[in-house]
Amino acid sequence: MIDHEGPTPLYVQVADAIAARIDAGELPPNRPIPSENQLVQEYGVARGTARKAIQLLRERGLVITVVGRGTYVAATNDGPTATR
Amino acid sequence: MIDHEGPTPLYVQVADAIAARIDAGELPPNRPIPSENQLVQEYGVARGTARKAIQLLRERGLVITVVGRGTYVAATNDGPTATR
DNA sequence: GTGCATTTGTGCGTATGTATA
DNA sequence: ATATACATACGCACAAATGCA
Repeated sequence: MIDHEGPTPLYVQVADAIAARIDAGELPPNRPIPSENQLVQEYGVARGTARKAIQLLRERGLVITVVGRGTYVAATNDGPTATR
Repeated sequence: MIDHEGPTPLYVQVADAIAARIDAGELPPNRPIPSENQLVQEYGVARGTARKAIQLLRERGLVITVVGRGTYVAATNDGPTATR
């Protein structure tokens, strides 16, 4: 899943992996993506790497982060106003 | 009690210290261990360090965490005198 | 019911040290 | 030298679940 030896930076790989899960519908709009700690567990990377990956997704407009709650899949027409 | 300068990570030292207290019967099964904030006070570490120590104990199966309530000593056998 | 206090969950930012490419 | 990556550690703020008055 994640190639620790390849030329592509880990945080890019993690970001792409999450993007793929979003694209596949596994992570639907307005739903939270795994927390930083969960990403650390799932992908076997350091927290800094997970954070960089999320930051990348944020810059791509794929996710929205809410402090104290988590990071959510961006809705095409709506904000992060779900998850109850 | 906790060596802030030694080679052993603080969260490991804290986890071991709590495990010892469990083993000594000071923290009996089904009873709560000190809260994260209390551990911060008692051991003079950051909350993140206390959380990591608890996470370690959770992975060892020594404790169980309940959101909004606290972390409890696991009830599964393994008391100080639980020969069964 | 409503509000408060407690406790855990999550994220932000930063820092040091080590190691590799 | 710079970028990447891991591990550890600190402090802070906000959010959510729980329990109690």
